[in-house]
Amino acid sequence: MKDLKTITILFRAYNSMEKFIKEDIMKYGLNVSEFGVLEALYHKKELSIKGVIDKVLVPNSSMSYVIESLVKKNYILKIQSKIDKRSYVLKLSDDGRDLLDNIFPIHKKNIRSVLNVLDENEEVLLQKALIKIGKSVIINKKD
Amino acid sequence: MKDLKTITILFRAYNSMEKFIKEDIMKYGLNVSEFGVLEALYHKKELSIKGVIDKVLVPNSSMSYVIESLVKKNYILKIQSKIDKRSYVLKLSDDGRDLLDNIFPIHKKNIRSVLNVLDENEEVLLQKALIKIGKSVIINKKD
DNA sequence: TGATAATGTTTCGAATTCGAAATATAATTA
DNA sequence: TAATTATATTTCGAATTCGAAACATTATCA
Repeated sequence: MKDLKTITILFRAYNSMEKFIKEDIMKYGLNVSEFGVLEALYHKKELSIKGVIDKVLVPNSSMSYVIESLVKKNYILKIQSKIDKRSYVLKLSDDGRDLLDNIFPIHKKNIRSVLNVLDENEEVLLQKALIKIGKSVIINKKD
Repeated sequence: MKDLKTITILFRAYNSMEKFIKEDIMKYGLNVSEFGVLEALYHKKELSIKGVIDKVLVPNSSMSYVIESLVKKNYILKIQSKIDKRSYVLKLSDDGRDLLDNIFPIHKKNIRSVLNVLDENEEVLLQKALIKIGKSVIINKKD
């Protein structure tokens, strides 16, 4: 193939998916970045800020802002690490956990209902192709 | 499949691709939105603002800003339509066309070199899956 | 140990993005 | 044709995002 159609299609799919998720999440007064952080902590018990940055796709300067906002909303706790005083441990507060217990199953169901247009095999192939592209980006970077 | 891994992978692939493109484009003092508009005009001769909005994935309020910036940089011309005075016709200026004549082939080559980790068949399947997802979002919206 | 480099995080100012309301014009309809 | 509705675009203020520099602490190394 010679053209860039794949990129256009990738961008469109991403964008409509993102908008879909955004609308789902906005109802709870969260934006996508905030939800990403909560979701990461929901699955991981606790993470340092760096740990979250590595999971969620947000640069560190933005992450400070997002975390501050989640602390203000009382969905997460931010505790200075005793081992490494540069570092902070993040975890869900009780409110945060309650929220996610409510939101997450619905959120998951909504997204699955979109993804279920693909049969098992198509979804696996999609994943593989996207992972390949991700890796290819790294290889092709800086030349 | 029951989990959301596909979404995670989609988001990661999109993000690394976007970052890759951004770095490529930043060298020319453009951001991704601006480049998207230029690219659309490069292929289409001319478009109304609404026409561009439908091509590029940017809401109208942001588009005004992007277009204003491209006019300032003297890469596009914005001319009020004589048929419909609400509307404006956008087209590349000579500078804009020169720029894209320079940038676009390299840009295209860079992206193709990433995509070329996929063989023809994989790329076609990827496109089909992503298009399916895009359509599925529309179907599953608002329920 | 003291100096230097590396790591984790925040601050800053600027750029970008957004949704909602406003504006201007055109199309429709009564 | 006047009134109403629809369409194209901009304006506004606020939220978000960013990169670069600063800061604090820890690790390394001479």
